[in-house]
Amino acid sequence: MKKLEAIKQKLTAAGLKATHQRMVIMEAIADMKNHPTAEHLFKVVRKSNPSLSLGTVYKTLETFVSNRLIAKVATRDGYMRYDPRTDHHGHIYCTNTKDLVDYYDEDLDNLLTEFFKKKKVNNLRIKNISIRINGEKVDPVKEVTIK
Amino acid sequence: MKKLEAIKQKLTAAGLKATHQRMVIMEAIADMKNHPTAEHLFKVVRKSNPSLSLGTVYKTLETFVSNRLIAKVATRDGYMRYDPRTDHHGHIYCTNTKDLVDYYDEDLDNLLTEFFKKKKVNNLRIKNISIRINGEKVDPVKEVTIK
DNA sequence: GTAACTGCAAATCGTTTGCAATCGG
DNA sequence: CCGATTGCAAACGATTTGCAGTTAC
Repeated sequence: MKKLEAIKQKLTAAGLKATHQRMVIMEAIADMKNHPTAEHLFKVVRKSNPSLSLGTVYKTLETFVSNRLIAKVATRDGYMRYDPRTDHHGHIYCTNTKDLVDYYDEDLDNLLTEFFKKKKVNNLRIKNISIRINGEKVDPVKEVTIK
Repeated sequence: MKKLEAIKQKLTAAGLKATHQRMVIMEAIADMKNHPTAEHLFKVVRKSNPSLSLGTVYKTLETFVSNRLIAKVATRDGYMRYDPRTDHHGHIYCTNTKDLVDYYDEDLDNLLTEFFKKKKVNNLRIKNISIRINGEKVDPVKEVTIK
């Protein structure tokens, strides 16, 4: 399978052993558009890999995070979710459905960059400025989309 | 003491019994500029009120939050912190010192309001858009200030 | 072959809960 | 007085840790 091969390379490139567990976890997180929790991911991956343990999922995700292969996001209510995108972007959090949706808009990013050129924050080495939109999904069945 | 009297009124106005515990907790959180955790608050308040229990601190804070007397914020690493400010504002999070600092700039707020008039998010009833600045405190001893 | 990785179970830690005793209005 | 609130201890749930056995390279 082509996809697993690509994942294997990604892992190797990061200096990680390309174990079966890591590959299926990486594949799953990339496919799931939900920014899953470790538990959620575990349930999904376990179906095809019954011997996989939850502890391994946690360890693997942590390894991925520290190697910048994925990102870790805390939601408004303190749960950790994992994000296959590591590039700079914000999130929309639906308080009713717990959906976490990527948000990026180039215009907004430029706007913010310009803004913080003028307004400085003293004594802080800014790593990133992220926008977080909280709201309620109107139709919980449909997706949230950006105009 | 004047301050406690004002707090008492605030509690009563919210329809809550003005117990001693609630008053000292409210006083402490207003004085601490750190957006404390429940545990942190507990340690501080306990000094003058040794019989106070941690469970009460949690319950009290939760009561305050649901009565909009304070706000609850999840930090980047998933811990809950309590914020005496309930008006709309963002936060600066110092990843090295775990400091959580209020951030509000009217110009930025107008900018964002304008922006989201044009760019819509479909199927979402936006409750708030918050800005979150993550960075490293350069001199950990000094404060982070806004220019 | 050997260091890295996995699985399992126990431990940890922030937070919540149940309940009897107590307190505020 | 009576319902709301407290204190205490036990329960909980997400995450971590320790370690012996197993795997990738």
